[in-house]
Amino acid sequence: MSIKYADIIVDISHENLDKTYQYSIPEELLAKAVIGARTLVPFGKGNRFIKGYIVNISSKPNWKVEAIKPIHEIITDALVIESQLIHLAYWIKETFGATMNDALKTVIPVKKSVKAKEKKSIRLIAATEEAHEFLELSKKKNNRGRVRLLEELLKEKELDYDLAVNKLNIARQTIKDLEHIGIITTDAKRLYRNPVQATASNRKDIILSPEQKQIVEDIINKYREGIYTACLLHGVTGSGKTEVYIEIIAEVISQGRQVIMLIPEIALTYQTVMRFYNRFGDRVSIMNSRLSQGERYDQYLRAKNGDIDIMIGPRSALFTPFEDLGLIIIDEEHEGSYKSEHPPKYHAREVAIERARLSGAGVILGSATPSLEAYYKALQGEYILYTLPTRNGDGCLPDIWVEDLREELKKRNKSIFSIRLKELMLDRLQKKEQIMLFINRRGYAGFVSCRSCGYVMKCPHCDISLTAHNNGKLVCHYCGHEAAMPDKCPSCSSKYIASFGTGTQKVEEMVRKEFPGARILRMDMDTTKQKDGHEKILAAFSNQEADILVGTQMIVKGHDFPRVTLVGILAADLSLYASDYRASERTYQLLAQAAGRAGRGKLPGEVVIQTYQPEHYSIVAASHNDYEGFYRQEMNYRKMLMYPPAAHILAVLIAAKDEGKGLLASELISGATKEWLSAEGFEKETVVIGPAPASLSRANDIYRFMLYIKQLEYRVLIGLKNYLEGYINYSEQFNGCTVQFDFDPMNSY
DNA sequence: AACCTGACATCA
DNA sequence: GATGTCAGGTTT
Repeated sequence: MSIKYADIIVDISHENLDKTYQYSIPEELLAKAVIGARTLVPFGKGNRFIKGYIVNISSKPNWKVEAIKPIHEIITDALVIESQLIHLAYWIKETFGATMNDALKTVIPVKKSVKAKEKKSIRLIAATEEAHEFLELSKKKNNRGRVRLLEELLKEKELDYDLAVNKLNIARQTIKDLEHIGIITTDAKRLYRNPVQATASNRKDIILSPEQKQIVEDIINKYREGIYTACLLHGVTGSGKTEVYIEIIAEVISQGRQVIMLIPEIALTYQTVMRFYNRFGDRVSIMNSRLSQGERYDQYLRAKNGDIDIMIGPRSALFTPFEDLGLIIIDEEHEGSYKSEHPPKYHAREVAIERARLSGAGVILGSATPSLEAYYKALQGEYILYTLPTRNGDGCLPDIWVEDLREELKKRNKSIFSIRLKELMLDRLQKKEQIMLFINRRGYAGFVSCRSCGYVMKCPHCDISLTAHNNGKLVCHYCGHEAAMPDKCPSCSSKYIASFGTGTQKVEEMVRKEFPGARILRMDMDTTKQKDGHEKILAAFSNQEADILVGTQMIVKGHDFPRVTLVGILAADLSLYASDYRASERTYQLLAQAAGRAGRGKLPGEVVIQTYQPEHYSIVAASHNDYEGFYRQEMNYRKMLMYPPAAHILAVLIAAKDEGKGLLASELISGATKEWLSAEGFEKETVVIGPAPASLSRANDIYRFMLYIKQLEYRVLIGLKNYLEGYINYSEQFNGCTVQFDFDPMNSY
């Protein structure tokens, strides 16, 4: 039997040590040596024993064999949080396809140098006389470091450690020596940067509606019985999901356990945070991408030390090291940002469920427009489904009008506003109520449609719209099919066929022209670039400094403006022809969320949806607020075409600097895939698409190729990925190529 | 972080 | 030579 080796990450906070070290596993420890296990290993020249965690196990050494030391001991007392997180990293690696290194980096933050985050100070403990004596002695011995330190300490009682080391040039050794002799003492105080600015708490007692109350009680009862099945809370916009979360969080915290609450980065606004802060005080902390690495590490330690109970943040907050995690909430569960775009390409929903399983915690997913995946699982009984069908309090759901833009063209209305929208806008401006205009930027990518009949150029093989490339050709991003740009519409022969796209800027311009005197705010990538640009615009609109807010999808996310009584969606179909299978789902979600902005206060709201395709099921369903109806139709489509959640997709991205090499590699992988599938007997139930150039076929001079494999069983795709990984590692042909795996991708490549 | 090393400095 | 200071490097 060959010797096994373990990669161990050492448990010392220092940047230089932020890597793994290989140790051999003595035979008697083999059974206990699992990934995530805590170990005691000899470290450094003095072979002092330090703690570490096993991160990977292999049978070949990556280091001079004679220099590899054996693991001294495996500690199997209470499970510590690091073990659990490393375990989780391994699970992510296995489930979503990534390297262990990438998985670890997302799970454990970079250890930042201690200087920045710790305030260490030096104090004199010897009596002044004694200190003077020692000072004279040191002067005689010419111990200049000691002299400098003592002189300074006799002037100032307390001295900053960093100041002493960096400015006074005193060696750490000197300080330690004096401490050893008993002249001085050092003590360290952690300085945490708290990103939440405390303000006076004005706690309002929440009054739950009977529906909310029943859901809260049911979830809490199950929780108390130790049933931790994930719940899906499907509540229409404005139904008060947050109140439900808060009540359940209170219960979990009262049991002494901690809570992670995920929200989409874009929804992490001041108001949201304050709702939790007002209720739970400074036991709440937030995480976001604007925090510096040091600040983020502080958050990590605060959670680990038990200084906080609730962590609110995006995807990455999932890895908060709470010792006794009791609940994970994912708000706006359908949001695309919960799927990581970089390796490991994990989905927060799945990771949350796994982490909750590891620590015996509950999971609540909340959305007004659940993802197909979540709803599917809820119907299958994997999640418990709760529904809040009505708005809380005074609000009622808005009236929705669907306006057919083809008819507008027939009526010679060439403006971007339909007649109805224009009338309603004039009405609201007169009543001094507010308007939100929403233009879906996502579809901007340049698909081609006919202005007169709404026909869209599609790929004959894939049921996906073709994308106009700069070279004038139309390309299918799934199979690589190419077509020429037509000069007249293939359906109605109209010459008004062109690549389509209206940006927010153009909309703003049109509004100014058609409604002179209206005060307009625009919110998109350009206007929110600067720090807090987001907050400023929203605050201005909230203070009624403007009548009309024009924006992209970022304005539809969870904001509450009671004075908004009209929402206009200028081109609902723009997102329908984005070239991936989630286009309809995204359209439904955007329409429902945008419509949800209207009539949230006491005033009733109206919504105008403008479209070239009023008969499309996602638009029809959104206009009737009929999620179930949408779900049924969309699910049929997914079943028919083997898309998630009916089946699963493994996307393989092959990137290479050299085009030929990339092409060869993608063909080799495709060949290996087919071989494996037939050898394992999955050939018939599997669909392989590609290889084809990715839609972004060249990025930064790197050529990209795609391969898609569709299969009913997720585990078959995992098996395939594991096989391909081995194949790629083994063959020299892949030098200079990087291969990435993405399971059930959320964005197209 | 804790240790080791090596280059210097200062004594008697 | 003995002893001390201090900066820099290494840890599997």
